[in-house]
Amino acid sequence: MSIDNSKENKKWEDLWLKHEIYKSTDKDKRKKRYILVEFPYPSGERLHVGHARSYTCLDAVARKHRMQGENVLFPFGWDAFGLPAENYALKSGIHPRVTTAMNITNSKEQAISWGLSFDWNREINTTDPEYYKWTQWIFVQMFKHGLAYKSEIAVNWCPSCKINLANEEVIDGKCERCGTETERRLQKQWLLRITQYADRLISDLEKVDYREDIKHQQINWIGRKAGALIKFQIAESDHDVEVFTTRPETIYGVTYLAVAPEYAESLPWVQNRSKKEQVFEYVRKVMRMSERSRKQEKEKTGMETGFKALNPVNGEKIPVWVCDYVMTDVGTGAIMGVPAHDERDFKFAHKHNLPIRQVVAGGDVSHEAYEGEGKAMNSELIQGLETGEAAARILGWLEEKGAGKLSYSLHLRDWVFSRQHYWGEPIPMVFCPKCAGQGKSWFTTREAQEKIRNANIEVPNKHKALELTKTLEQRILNLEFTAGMAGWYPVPEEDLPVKLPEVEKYQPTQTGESPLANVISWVETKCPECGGKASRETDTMPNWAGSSWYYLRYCDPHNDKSLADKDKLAYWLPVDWYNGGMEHVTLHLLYSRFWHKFLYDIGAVPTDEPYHKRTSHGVILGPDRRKMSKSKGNVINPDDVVNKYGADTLRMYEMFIGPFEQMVSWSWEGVEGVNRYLKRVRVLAEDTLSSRRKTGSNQAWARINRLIVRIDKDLEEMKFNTAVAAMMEYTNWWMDHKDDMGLDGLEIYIKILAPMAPFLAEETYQRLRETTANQDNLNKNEFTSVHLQSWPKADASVTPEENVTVVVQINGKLRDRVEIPGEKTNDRNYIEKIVLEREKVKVKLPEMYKIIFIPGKIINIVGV
RNA sequence: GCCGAAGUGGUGGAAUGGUAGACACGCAGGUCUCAAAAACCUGUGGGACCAAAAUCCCGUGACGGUUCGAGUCCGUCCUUCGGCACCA
Repeated sequence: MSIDNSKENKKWEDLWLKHEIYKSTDKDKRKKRYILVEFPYPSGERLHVGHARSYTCLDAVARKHRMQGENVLFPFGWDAFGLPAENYALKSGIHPRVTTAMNITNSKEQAISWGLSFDWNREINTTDPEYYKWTQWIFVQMFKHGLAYKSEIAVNWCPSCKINLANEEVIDGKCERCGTETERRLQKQWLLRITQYADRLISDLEKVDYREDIKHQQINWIGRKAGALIKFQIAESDHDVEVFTTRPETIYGVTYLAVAPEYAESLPWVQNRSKKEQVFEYVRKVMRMSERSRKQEKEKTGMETGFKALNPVNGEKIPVWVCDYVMTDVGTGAIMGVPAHDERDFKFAHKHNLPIRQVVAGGDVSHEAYEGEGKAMNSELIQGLETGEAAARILGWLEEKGAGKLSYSLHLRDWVFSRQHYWGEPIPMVFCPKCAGQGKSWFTTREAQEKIRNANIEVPNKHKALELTKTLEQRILNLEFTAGMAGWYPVPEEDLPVKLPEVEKYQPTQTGESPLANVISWVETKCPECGGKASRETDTMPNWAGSSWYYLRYCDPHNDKSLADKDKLAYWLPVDWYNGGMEHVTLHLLYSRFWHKFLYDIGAVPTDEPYHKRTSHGVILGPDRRKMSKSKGNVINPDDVVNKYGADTLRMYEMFIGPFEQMVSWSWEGVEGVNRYLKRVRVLAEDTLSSRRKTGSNQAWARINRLIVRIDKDLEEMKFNTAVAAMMEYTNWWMDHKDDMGLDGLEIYIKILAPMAPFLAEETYQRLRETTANQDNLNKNEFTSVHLQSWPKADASVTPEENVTVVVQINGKLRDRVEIPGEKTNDRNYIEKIVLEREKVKVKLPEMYKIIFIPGKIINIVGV
């Protein structure tokens, strides 16, 4: 007997779509529920079993809530900008727009065939100009608050492709496209000041319901550490070098200073001396090395600059070095070398014969660095103090002298927002050389001045808005900042979106500029301020941009006045439950929380966190328990499952495959098992239908009512595997008690099956209506979907069990089981009496004993 | 190295501190069949005893601890997986 034939499924799909049964309405008296799954990148590979896991499980939850009378928002869309389409265009010449549209058509067809209950009226696509208009708008707002800035930073340069790579395109130190080792290169890039939000991104985690390890990963990524910034003056000069350290109490152990090579070049004091050529040669050598080999270098190299720095605590002269193991983007790009108490410094000092001076008691510093705590030694001002006390004391002293202060270092860097690719949102900025020459920029315009004067007074979170304006004001007063921004203006908001132009070549230019730079007619524009000749920014946004706010657009996808209507946002936000891959819980989650907080600060969204609950489904491995990959030939195509067994089997197997958040491996035997179950349900349902028995036995009623509660709870707690198991368990009982089952029980069973196996449930429900139609005079022509029915309410009058087994332990060991009537569950005297009469108990009964009685659980007789 | 998660039958896995192994797979035997497949029925953690029923002992990575009672809580260790990492 074949089940789930696709024609049958298609019939229901069409009816469901036609009647828009999954449509959610904005503003409603019903309770709202916003359930979100990460939207996919529409690749040529189509949706895989991993997508299916997330979508089908959350779909079951969404369906259940809908049946429970809630107004459910369960939307879907496409994160369609990205490299694969561009790489394909490079090879084939076919415009990414075309391939993307094709892939979306295919993937949408898949999603529909899996019976996913998305509201297609709200479908969005990040490459749609009507969508990216608002992505650009958000960027402009960030720029106008000083949160987007252009700066020269080290980028990953692939010498073979001759392009810049984003960090995520560098795999293991190598170019993702060609495998060449990448180099570091300085280039001007747009950055977003996410570090300004670091503290809130950590502290607000307390307000949300993410799994602990997800929170930990976010906190670790931000990596906020307390320490000190200390200034070391360069002898016989006005310059100083600032270092960051987490151990200021080791300052008496400093025997050299080390600065990063990238940093060394820009230090004014290096440029004035004779040793500079030698130093620069070394710097160039290190810079030429690939990032990977520099980090892998076991031996730490360095070059003495010939300068001396003065230790602020005792005026001691210490040498200044340039070292390859000091990174520009960590701390200040300069360190104080304390060989006795830092492993890396120890190795370096050992190699270059620098003194090793112990200043914390403990360990044996003649062999290795001692990184633990202890009493300070050889340290005049803090002699004998324990580490914590010593650090506080020395910090206080340094602060008093103006030579140091308490500070924090972050692992998180500002977000490099420029990409030199075609298939992304154009960064909506214009550069005017004339204004630049006069030191003008948007920050010198009247608009900027007014922004500061009338700081958004009408927004609900006034405090944050004022804070934001205040930082902006400080930035505008900062000459270095305004000089850096000279000539830059955002595209006026009424001119958004800045649409992507057509290009002939998708290849970046030889200089590492985006392919857009070749489209002269597009690049050339007018300065929004002076009207003179100006040029557009040719960099595009990274992949993360469109996905950082898409959940907002779902609330109001067709709005052309704002990114989404405030009332609608106020109704739907926050997202109640957001599920997606583990690979996105650091960057994507952090980026979108950052954008959301910014939008909150400027009054564009009503909540300070976007997602209330975030979960992540585990990866599905191949049947060989290895990661699925084409080259290993172990990729499972979900459409094969649908074609062979039907969508319900795919759905229920994806739920049954294992604990939702755990990594699991695919098993075709498991698929067969689920399919067998569904077939059995169909046969049993047919049997019950033809019996026309209106009501089933008491026991059947009691069991089905217990099942309602269990399924409800399991779906809510993401225990999809045990939900399926519970359905199977009931079916096993049903098989042995066919005559107990009535139409009343059947109706409940298919209603609670509906979220998991919507096709079989619909089909059986319609059969049930046909069967009962004559009796109840139902209108047969009207389509009444099972998915619009209300979730059955468990009958409270049902007794838990007719008979309850009481487990009898003696001294904690299982000795007997006693059956008692359900209503006696709590009757201690009754149970004790019966238990003490039992032969097995009498034999082992201790002379003196006490009884521990836990109703409904156990009775334990303990010797005393 | 740092942070995090997890270790249960032949396999995937169940189990608010209260009958360990639900449910499923696999396997074995059986019914049906000329035969096979499908479907259905029975059994299935290890061991002792046994014709059988019954009964008993052991058992959730290792060792301790808390408790009347521990897969579950606490401590130490081992292993595996995930994230970060020349992070100052």
